Order: sequence, then C-alpha cells, then structure tokens
Amino acid sequence: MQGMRSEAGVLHLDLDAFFAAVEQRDKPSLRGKPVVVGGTGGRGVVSTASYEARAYGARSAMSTAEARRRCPPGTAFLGGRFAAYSVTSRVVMDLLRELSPLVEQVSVDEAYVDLAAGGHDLSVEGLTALGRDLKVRIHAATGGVRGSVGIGSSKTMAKIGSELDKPDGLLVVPAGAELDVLHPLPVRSLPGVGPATGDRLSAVGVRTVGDLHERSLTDLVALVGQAHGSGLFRLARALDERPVVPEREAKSVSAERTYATDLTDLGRLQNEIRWLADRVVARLQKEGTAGRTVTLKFRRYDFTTLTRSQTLPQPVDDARTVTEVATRLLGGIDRTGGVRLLGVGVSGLATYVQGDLFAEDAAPLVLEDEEPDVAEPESRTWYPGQDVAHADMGAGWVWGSGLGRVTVRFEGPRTPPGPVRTYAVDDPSLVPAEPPDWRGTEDQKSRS
DNA sequence: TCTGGGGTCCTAGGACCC
DNA sequence: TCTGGGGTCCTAGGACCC
Repeated sequence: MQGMRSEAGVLHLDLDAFFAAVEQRDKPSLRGKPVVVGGTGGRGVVSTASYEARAYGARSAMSTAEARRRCPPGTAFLGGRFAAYSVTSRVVMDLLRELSPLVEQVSVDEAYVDLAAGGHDLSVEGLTALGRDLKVRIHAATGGVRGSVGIGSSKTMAKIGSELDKPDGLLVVPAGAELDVLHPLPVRSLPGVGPATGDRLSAVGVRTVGDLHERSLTDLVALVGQAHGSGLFRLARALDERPVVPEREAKSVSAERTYATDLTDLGRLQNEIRWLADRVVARLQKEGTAGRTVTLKFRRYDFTTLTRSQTLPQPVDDARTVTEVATRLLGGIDRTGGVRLLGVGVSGLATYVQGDLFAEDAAPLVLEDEEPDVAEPESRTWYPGQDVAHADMGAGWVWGSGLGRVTVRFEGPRTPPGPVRTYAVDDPSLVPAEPPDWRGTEDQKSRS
C-alpha cells in the first residue's frame, strides 16, 4: 500500500521513567521506592515519576504539591540532576548509532532508528532478536536503566509499539498488521492527538482510531483544520512516510521562569528580563547563531498568557539588544495583578555566515540620501540597542549594525515608534549618546 | 500553595507587493 | 472607481510533545 513501508524498518526507543531510573541507579536506597523528579518549589511540576510513584497516582506534568498529596511518606522528591541524565542519554544514543547511521534523537530519553538503513534482517524474528538484544545492552551500559522498544513500518507505528508495551517492553508490529493494531486504540493514543483534539473528536462520536477511519477527509479537515485533519486521515490508515532525520537545526532559543510569588515591581521585572536574555544569548553564542525575532512571554497571576514579539532587520545575538527589545515589549503589557512568569526568546535563527549574507540582500531598508560608503572601514563601534542622536532626525537607537552601516530606529524610550533609517557608520550627524533610561516605559504605558 | 521549561508546528488576520 | 487573486512577511495565540 502506498505510504507504508513493506517492512517494519523503524525502531522507537523510550527510556522508562528515565530521570527517576537514573536516580534509583545512583542511589540504591531509592530502588523499589516511589521517586518523583521535578520542581520541588511551591509551583513545581513533576517531570518523571517512577513506576512505584505512579502506583499512587503521581504523573508527569502534575503539580508536585498534588504528587505529595498522593504519595506516601518516604517518597523521594528530587529536583533533578540533568548532567547525569545527559551523560546516560549519550551512552544510550551511542548504542543506537551502532544499529544505524540514521538515528533521530527526539529528546533525552527518546529516539527513532531507521533499521533499514542499518542493513538488518527485517523479518519479525530478526527484529525481535534485535530489540531484545538492544534492551539488554542498554541495561548493561547504563547500569540499570531500561527502555521500551517499538518496531514498525513507520515512526508512528514504532512509537505506538513502544507505548503499548511499556515499561521494559518490546513490540514488533509486522508490516500488514498496522490497522489491526491501530483501530481498537483510543484516538488519544495517536501522537498529536491531545486533550483539545480528543474532545473535538469525541464530540462527534470518534473515540477509536477505527471510528476515525470511517470519517471522510472533508469532515476531519472541517473539524480540526487542514494540516491536522489530513494528518489524522492518514494516520487512521497507517500512512506515515516521515523519514528518520538525524540532525535538525534549532529554530528558536528561549528561556523562561515562573516565580515563587507573582512579581509587580517594574525594576525587578526588568532585572529578570535581563537575566533571561543573558541565558538565551549565551546559548545563541555558544551555537554560533543569531535570530531576528525577539519574543517576550508574559503570564499573569491568573495564568492568562500572552506573547509580544518584534522582528529586527538583522539577526541579533547580543544581550544588550535582546534585553532592550524585550524590555520595550514589556512596556506595552498591562501588568496589573502581578506577573507569574516571564520568558524571553529569539527565533528566526540563522548562522553567523548566513546571517551576514541575509542582511546583505534582504535588509528591508531603503538606504537614505546619504549614500553609505560600504567600502569605508568601520571606524567606530556600534552595537544594537545603543542610543544615538542625529542632527536631523533627533533621538533614536541602533537597531542593527554591520556591513559598514548602521540602522537606526527613531524611537526613544519616551517616544512612539518612529521611522527607520540606515546610515554609513561614520555619518558625522550620528552621535552615540547615553544608554536609554528604561524607567521610561512607565510613561509609555500610561500614554497608550 | 493547582498548572515547569524547552521546544515544534499550525492558523488566522493584516500589511504589502505584483 | 471598484474589484481580485496569490504570495510573503509579521504578529499573536493555541495545540501538542517530552
């Protein structure tokens, strides 16, 4: 059948209660006991509950407070040691790479392997032996961590296979048996069907994948949208040709923080934004990348969440610009009642080299009357976010710089959005000034 | 003490261009 | 003067995943 491999050549591995398993491995006293790893503060949530803790009802994404209520005295609540998880994860991923050059790591504890690309015996017996052997090697190499393996003709079938037989499971779905496995399952067990989609489907009587199979493409698209609808239509028929892709470029980098108590003080909010921007920028620089869009995420005391973003003419990776753009975005948000969470992100990423090329031919700015002399060497240090004065245009701030020119937006902290102009870097009528005074955002807010 | 932190993808509307 | 599509970019929000 079109869209389905004729053999079960994709493997999915999911490590069982991974964080908790590493803790139990490293602390023998925790073995056999309920262990909950996650945020331990007042607003923490559970990352991983050991199977012993799951027996009491502890679950991932549950508030830690709720997990404490459910679990008996003696349950270990741990904050998590991500370096240890990361090292253990690498050991496992290296084992997978011995199976095939095509390994797609989805997260620290999950990966797909294209077994067909690894030249394996893809008979059911061969695959079963391979899966069994892999599980044994993982357990030995990690010192006790176990995983569940699913093998099928597509990523979806492999993932469903590992899901159906965990923990410590192994399920091979032979080519041709897909629909028999799929159709009795609740739609919620399909990857991509969450609470919202589940409710919508349920409302029209679709509870199992078999029910889904009976619906027309048109109905499904009308119900959940074009992309999701056609995806579900195909999934119900086990049509999934997504390849196993080893490395994917990151598309965004972000950092966010939930505060133990809601913040109201503007100075404190600004400090937090700076701290978040520093973290994001450190990672951008480590990866040698930069991005054009800066996003501020904002969660109010009542959990309503909004984002504000601004796309800059050129990619940025410096703390100053990211901080200032994010701080500016904060100015437009009503903070009444307090802030539960702040986040700062940078997206539209490009590598440094690509970034320069991009800026060269895609800078959406018309060069102004004074022809910038690109050949002229940069005689002065300009950095995005810097305040400047211009003889004709008045006060502004540096939006982007590079390639012998500087882009200025004439929009000071106390002035409304103004025009954008690009000048040669040595334009004498452009004069650096003092850093902006962000206390001005209060004025900005009351005026809007 | 309800509801973390890091992501991806999709949708929809408006601006703008051809 | 009115009416028109298509395409891209940007912004905001939502669903989902681990």
